[in-house]
Amino acid sequence: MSSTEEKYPGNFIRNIIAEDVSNGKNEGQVVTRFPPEPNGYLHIGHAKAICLSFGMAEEFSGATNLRFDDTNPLKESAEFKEAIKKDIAWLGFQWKEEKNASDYFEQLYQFAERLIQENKAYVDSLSADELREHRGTLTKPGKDSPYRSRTPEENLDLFRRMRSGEFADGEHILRLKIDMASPNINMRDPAIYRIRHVIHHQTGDEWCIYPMYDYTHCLSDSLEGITHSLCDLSFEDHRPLYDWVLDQLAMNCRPQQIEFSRLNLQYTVMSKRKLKQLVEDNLVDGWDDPRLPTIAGLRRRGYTSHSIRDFCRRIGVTKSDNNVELALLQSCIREDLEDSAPRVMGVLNPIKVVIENYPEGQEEELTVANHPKIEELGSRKLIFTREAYIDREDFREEANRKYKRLVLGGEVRLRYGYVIKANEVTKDEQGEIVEIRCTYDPDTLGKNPEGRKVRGVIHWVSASKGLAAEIHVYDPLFTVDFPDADERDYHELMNPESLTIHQGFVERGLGEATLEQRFQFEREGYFCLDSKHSTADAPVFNRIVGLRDTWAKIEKAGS
RNA sequence: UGGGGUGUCGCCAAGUCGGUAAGGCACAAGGUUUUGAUCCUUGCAUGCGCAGGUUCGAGUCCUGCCACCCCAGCCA
Repeated sequence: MSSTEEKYPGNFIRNIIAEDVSNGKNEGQVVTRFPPEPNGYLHIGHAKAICLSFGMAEEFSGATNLRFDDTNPLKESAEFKEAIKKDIAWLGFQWKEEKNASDYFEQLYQFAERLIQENKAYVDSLSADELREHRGTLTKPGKDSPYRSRTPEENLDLFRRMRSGEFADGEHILRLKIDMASPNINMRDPAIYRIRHVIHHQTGDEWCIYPMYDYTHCLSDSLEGITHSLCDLSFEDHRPLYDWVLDQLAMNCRPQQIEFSRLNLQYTVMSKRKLKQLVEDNLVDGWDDPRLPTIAGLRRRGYTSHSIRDFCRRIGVTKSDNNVELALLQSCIREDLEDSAPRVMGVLNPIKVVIENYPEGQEEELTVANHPKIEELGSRKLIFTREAYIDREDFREEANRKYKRLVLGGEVRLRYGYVIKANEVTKDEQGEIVEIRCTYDPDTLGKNPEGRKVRGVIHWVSASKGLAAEIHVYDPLFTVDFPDADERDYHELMNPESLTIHQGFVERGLGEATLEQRFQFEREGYFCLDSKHSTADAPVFNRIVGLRDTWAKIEKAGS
């Protein structure tokens, strides 16, 4: 095991697979699959599953198929398929084959006829309500449908007529004949085909009966030669059914279904239903809203695929319920960007500083490093001028010793530039400071002043040489750590301040920024252009994540 | 009152044959620093849901409890 792998926890699935491989099971082959339903966008929970399934195959020199679980045409679309493919590719994974469950519709149908002929499936004509009544409850066994005793001949005739479109939606279903008294509800003669006279995005109007998940998934896995079928814990109860179907059909490829717990991340929702609701109710800016935990949202926010993969490996894979803190995800992106993002300066809440003893019209070119430690990141030129913007947070008319930024009568260094001293402020009618009038010490460029210590360094942008930019700062979409678990309506839980828009200024050089680039705005955080709203003459930056902020903690503790 | 799961530090999570509790995040305290960032150092479970038992020795085995999660779609 390499040193990079030691950083991550092992997991029980890898152990199982490793043992299978060493035992020569499946001739030592590992074939996995990722089976999304094309009814929405992928989110970070899916990323966990993707990293696992693709990761295991990669680790054991196997392969992973991408298979769209498109058995419910009512909810699915080809647009979602494309979005899903883009996200997986962006995460950095390559699937061996792209499949659709619908590719197997004909084979699935033939298998169903066989089950009927062998008296292992029957056409039921109960209504949905009656079906529910017959199913029993968690504690009470179900009872047989009166149609359960139909002969194979009768069933075959009915099933063929279902296929040919003779019946309306809901008139009949095909059920497996297992055991209505089973303590496992999934085994109480589950429905495997229903009638739906709808157009399917892949098969068009070829079918009006559609197979259901439990029946489709295991057979698709088997047909593709999947060795390890990894899914979330909610399918654990379905495993007996998965195995039952493959047993009855005597399939020679017998994939092993292994379940793991899905990811829960603080301050966000992970259910596709809720994400879809947020998008459709226009409560967010599309599926790729930077506040969403969707892959597209994280991408637009500026998260790197590397950081997401790192996160997925750090959280591990187990069967226990988990509540992962947002801090872990943030730590992953900070770690990735710390060494790769060039440093620049940007002011989010501008307030003007005028250096009165700096000659009007004078400009000085400063050559500054793009990274404090990594020389390969090069350098750039900044222009120092008489007027600059600093952040309102970096100035106080008065403050205690702990505050080491600009205070009236005190000194601070403008990062990479001179030490300035604040002499007076001018305010508007509302008492709001509009300008800070300063003087500078000409002998402090690149060196400390004689005989006194300047404790603070703040960032700035030249007023005349900077670039106006809109800067979007994000906070969690929800105010509670686990909105999914909250009984209140999600509208009540939404954070009204999840997006703050700043009209700020950035270094002129950022005018050439590309969508792929990420920067550290010094002392603020990591930023990138917003792929949706940024334009050449009106740049919009997204804050990916703030820097660790010890000062905020000190302040909070002091108040 | 049915079935299936899970319970190791605030969060995530390692923990082969029982041998005397990894690591990451977070947090705290120092040091370096023209980013209150980074980096470095140090600290952070006599304890593994609880109670018994077996054993020289148990997070790991046995018994009994308790808590939490999932399942009653012609969704996946």
